[in-house]
Amino acid sequence: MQLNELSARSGVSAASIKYYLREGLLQPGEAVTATRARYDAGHLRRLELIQSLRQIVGLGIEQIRAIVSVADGGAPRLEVLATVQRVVLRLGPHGEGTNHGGGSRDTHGAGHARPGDAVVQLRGWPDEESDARNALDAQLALMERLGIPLSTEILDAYSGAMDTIAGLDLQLTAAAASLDQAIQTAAVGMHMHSQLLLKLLALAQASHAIWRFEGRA
Amino acid sequence: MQLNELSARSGVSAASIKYYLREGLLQPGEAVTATRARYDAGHLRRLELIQSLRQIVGLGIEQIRAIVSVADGGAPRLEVLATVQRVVLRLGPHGEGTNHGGGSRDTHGAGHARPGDAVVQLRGWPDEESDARNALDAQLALMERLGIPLSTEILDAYSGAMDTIAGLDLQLTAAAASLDQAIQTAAVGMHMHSQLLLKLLALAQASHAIWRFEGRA
DNA sequence: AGGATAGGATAGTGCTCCTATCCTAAAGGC
DNA sequence: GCCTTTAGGATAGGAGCACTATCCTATCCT
Repeated sequence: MQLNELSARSGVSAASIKYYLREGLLQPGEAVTATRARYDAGHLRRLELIQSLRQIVGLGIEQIRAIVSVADGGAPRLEVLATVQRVVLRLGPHGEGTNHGGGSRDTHGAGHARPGDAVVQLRGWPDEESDARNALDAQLALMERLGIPLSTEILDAYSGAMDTIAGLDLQLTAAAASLDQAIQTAAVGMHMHSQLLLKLLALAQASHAIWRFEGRA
Repeated sequence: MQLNELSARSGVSAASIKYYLREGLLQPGEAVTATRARYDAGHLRRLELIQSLRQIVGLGIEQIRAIVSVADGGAPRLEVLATVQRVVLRLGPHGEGTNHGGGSRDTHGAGHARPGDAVVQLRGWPDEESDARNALDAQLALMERLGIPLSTEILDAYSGAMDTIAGLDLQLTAAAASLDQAIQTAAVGMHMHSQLLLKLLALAQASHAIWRFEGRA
């Protein structure tokens, strides 16, 4: 199929496809001749991925490029998914914890206490240095600084649910037919769970408010 | 204090303060004379609120206005917080479920099954029509459509945690000195929990991946 | 031969959140 | 009384982002 057909089938305008090509989100098609290029199902898949990351997850072009460039670079699936995590994690509007220098608050090399230690031990997760671990520590520190209370009970419930989901996610992403699909599954899944929590919280708050102000049924 | 001092103390540029005044996010100061206006601690508080909603929660000017206009309209605290929920809930990039017409998929007036029924009954939450409830139903339906698996176990863990947190939140917002502070507490809190979950999920996924690919310690 | 096509370059659009400039009328300090 | 400062209104400019539109040339297919 060539550009026009790719556009028609994907629902993405030809102009946008050209834009994505320019930005390196989409691999150039196979150049049949100098002015004819052929695109395949992989390109269709990639466009669907881009659409999902843009419209559902809300990533910017640069962030999408950060992900797909790793994928297109032939990196192993695990590494690509780690990149997805890294990008989606710093999705706090405008990029809260860039952390791209090195030394954060302390070197934490000497096995000192970190905010996330309790959770990690509770779940028996490997106590390794990782972006996710750093992000968690930063988040817990931030919440404490903002005076948002967090009981062990809550962290237990959260991490328990996440532990369960992570296992399922691993199966899903492992079962994904293509790398692009695995990326999409991972990114969309993370976002959806986060959104689900938001909605449950809202309903819980509404329920408590009703109980409190309308006579605690 | 007058505009310049308000700017210095809040760290918001005078130009931005004027902008917020124009946009109706900030109440005009008390006009001492025709060219002198006095601002008080309330204005400082409001600016802090605006900053939080912009930079942490990532709301747009229009969304912030939707919240503060209700607050400034003298609505009761409960109603203001409901507005906060409404705004933060449809924060799915670009506003997934606008729902601002009326009839969604079915009228669900006849007590038909809705996706969120199980959770509501599990928690004993009041089974009332509400924005939060609609948002939850929509989210569950969306996740099912996307093929994201959700076990009862997970919903149990999520909703249990949310139930606990909602109780705490209610205390926090009830204890807030000002309405603006209550708004800030609620909005920032919702966002922070959602972000925390994201980070825990990432760590859980990383842990499972390590187990799976590096010899399941 | 001639209309269609790929892909490159370039500029424009629409949106949002400011930021800067200018203006007028009026204070307040000296 | 004069001169700087100020409020607040109007208006324009600017930066970032994700496109979108136009034009171009070298092809290709028929």
